[in-house]
Amino acid sequence: MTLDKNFDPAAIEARWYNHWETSGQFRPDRDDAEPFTIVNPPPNVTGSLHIGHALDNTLQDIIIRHERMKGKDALWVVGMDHAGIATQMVVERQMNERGEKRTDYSREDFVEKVWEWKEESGGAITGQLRRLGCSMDWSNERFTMDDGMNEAVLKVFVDLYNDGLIYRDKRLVNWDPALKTAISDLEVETRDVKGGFWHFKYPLADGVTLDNGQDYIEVATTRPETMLADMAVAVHPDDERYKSVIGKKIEQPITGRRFKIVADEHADPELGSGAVKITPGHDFNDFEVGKRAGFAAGDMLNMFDGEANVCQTADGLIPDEYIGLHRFKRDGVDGARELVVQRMKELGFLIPHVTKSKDGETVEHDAEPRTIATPYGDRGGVVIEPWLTDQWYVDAKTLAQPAIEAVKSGAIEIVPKTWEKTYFNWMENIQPWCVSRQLWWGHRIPAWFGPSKEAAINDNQKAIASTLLGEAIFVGSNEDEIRRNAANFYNIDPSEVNFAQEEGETGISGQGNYVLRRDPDVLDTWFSSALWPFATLGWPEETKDLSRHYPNDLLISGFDILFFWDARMAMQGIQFMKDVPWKRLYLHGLVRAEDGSKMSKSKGNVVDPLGLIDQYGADALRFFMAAMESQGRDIKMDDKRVEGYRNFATKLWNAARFCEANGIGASKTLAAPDAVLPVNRWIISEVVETLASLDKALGDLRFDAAANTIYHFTWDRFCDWYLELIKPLLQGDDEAAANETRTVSGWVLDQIIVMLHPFMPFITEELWHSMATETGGREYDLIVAKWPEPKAAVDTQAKAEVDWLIRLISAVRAAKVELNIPPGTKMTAHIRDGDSALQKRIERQSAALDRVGRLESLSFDPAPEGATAQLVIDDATYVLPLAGAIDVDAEKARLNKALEASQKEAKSLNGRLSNPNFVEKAKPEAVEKARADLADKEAEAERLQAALARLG
RNA sequence: GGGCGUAUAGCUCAGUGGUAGAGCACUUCGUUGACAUCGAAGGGGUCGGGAGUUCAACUCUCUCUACGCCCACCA
Repeated sequence: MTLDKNFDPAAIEARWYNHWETSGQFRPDRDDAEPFTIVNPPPNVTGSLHIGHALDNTLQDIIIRHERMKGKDALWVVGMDHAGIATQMVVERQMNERGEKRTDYSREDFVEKVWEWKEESGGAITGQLRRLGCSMDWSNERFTMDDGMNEAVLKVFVDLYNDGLIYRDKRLVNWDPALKTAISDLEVETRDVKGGFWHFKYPLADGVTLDNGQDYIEVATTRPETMLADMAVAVHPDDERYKSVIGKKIEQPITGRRFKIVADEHADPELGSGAVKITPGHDFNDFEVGKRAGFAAGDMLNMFDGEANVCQTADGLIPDEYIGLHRFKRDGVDGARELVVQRMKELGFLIPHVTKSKDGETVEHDAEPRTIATPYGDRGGVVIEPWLTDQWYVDAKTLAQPAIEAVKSGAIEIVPKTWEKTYFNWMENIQPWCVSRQLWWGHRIPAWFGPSKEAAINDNQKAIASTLLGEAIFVGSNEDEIRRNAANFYNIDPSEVNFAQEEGETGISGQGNYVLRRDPDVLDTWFSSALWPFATLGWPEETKDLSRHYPNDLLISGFDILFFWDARMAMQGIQFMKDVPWKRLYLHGLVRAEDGSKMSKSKGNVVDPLGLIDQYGADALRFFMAAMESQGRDIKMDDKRVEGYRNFATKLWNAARFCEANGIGASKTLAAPDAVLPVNRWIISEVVETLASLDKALGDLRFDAAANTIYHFTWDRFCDWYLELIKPLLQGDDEAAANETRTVSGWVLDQIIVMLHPFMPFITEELWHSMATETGGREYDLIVAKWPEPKAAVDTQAKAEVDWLIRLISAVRAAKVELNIPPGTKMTAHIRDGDSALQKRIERQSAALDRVGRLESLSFDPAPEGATAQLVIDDATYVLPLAGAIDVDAEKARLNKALEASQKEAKSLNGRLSNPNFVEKAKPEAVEKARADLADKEAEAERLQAALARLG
């Protein structure tokens, strides 16, 4: 095969990917090998590849390819997340565009539609992951709602329930009135919003007054509309202003509701008037105050429906004009907030906020302007309403304890370590996890309730079952009564009650003759993805994969899902597997836009990774991600840099072309070939060192260091020096030298291709197969090739020689530029102070010195009279006679510059060494090194001075 | 209010207790058959300010300033 002149990524990427996948090489059979496991964070089923996925998956692929090449049974589990809210929203939005809505469909039909959508577009991202080159185990692709996951979710729910770790509770939840579902604390984001702070008079009832005679208490609020459900006013127990009225009553002006003034330390005397109105049904603080004041959750007044429109409270005291109003102004229409303020003002209970205008006149405002930290639903985008509902909660506090311990003990290593604090802080302050969602798309909760949910909780008229019992089940034996109850309580058509159910199947006994109806709610998406590290391996079955691949070795995720996903995996994994889900947790940052801002669709600054792949190739994008991934830092997008790595790929391509053209083929051995020539021994040493630092970097999860290591070896060492230095050997008369060089260079190129493969899988696989072999082809593909094992030591002698060679050639080139000598000019050199070892070096390297250094002869004879350039390298001075007119001043300046540099360093070293404190207290090695360096620098300066003297 | 992070060359970023590096950009030179998606040689930084520890600090400690992120019930 002859390599094309130009490297075209698009031409090879799809071909190799298909080949790898169809030949099953993403997970070769290696039952005897040591397992290595990563699970991929399942992307949302409706998602498409964004730049963050490109980072996340590139890092994982680098690790998994590396481990696979090291011979391990490397498994990278892949799958999709059903993404409850997100996916349901997508389908609903599509329906809205067609003028339909979800409720036009039955639940079954709607879910069917979501499945259709999932089938249609759900796989988009998997195709995109393939374009990125990700070597996942597609043969076992999973979905958080496939049969196996469903079974796992069911078991987890039931087991947690039986252990008392899942329970049902009535308390305030974060209610999203747009999506009409409860959401967890994590799904709430606080935004600073401009709002108002209204001050009101709350009149004291029954003729009571404060000690100062005032007949009202001033309260202030940012949410005036909730006063329709106020149930108390709280003051601090020690607040002298109010002590006398504690226990007395307020009569709320609008509702006429009479309620108590209670003492509670929540009220801060320093803030405002020191008195605060209490709405236990619509504020998290007030809920707690209300509980302390003796209100049962069930008695707390609720004034909103699920869409945050005002509804009548249980006591019926909200005036009719408010019923049905939205909580606040929406689409230009005033809501309950505006009306409450207006009425309070009309009634004389609003205390205006007074400011002074520029002319010194006083101006009255209804409210004091304020910035308010307002909770928003991260999906629905509307203000969250704390709402009193029955929901399922996971006792996260109990589950968190061993997960905290696992990190403390080192069973889980978090990389970078700085994230530990964040993890601990969250875990130690964890709140009950609300896992029920009022959605249709997701894992239906396996609970069946009796005639009233309240009764179900109190009287145990509920079933929690791990078998799917259907929508409604009966309890009892009187069929007619059961049918009647079904109709009365649930509006269930009596004919729909399924009497085929076996006695006792529900796990409850009873003669109540009632119907249990299945909980309509579904589970939080993260409830199922928390099981990913073991459920994808077959749990609850005791599979071979499960025993071999759990715990996973590593999890790579963005820090943005540390709480959502990683922490929950830690909790569930330890709870159900009695072991950590993964040994290491690597957290990477965000990929930001070029200006450092967060990418978002609304800002229109998202970068499409597929566009970058089209432009520069997947290998270049991957290498960019790796090279930029330093621990604990976000990555700023930089197209120029991606371009640079495309250039790197081209560079490698051309190096391979050079090899091909010079009869250099694939390596014949895994171990480094034997070599006599210093340049070959040197490059083998460079491979040994590169491999060591590459392995170290990958082991430490330093992707940037790993990428830079292989980059610089390939470009600087191999291309810029080695290939140049061997050109004369390949084309020279010494057949043995040429053969050795061909063998070594073929071996080195192979090592590069292998070491680079995890980063740039496509071009390396292509080159792997392009290099000539004796048998006409490779025995195996690069993806399963063996990671290098040079079995060679670093050859210090060869390193010293080539190092000298490089310095000499570089010095000649630099001198030419400074003295305005055309770079191609052939020079001769006369050596002063050279010894026989140097003479031998020069003999060995004469071809390279001639061809690469343009030094056609080096002699130990004195230089002829006339202008010269002089180079001081190590112990010798190289005197280069200059033909024709030469600018002596330029050469003097050049030498002086070098001299100054030497002297400066010598002076600094001398200063240090003449400080007795340094000599006495510093480490002996440091003193030793300083002495040696000083001697070198002084000798160098002397030679430079001598050279200057010779110039006259 | 807590917690974390970041401030190093024009830009984007590495970095180590012993007087600083990469990529891009910039300057000069270069069409010798791998590569102009290139080569050669360069210029450019008092490593955010201040204090301390140390023989020695860009690197450790404290503090200040600026920016960013996360968590938190301030009515």
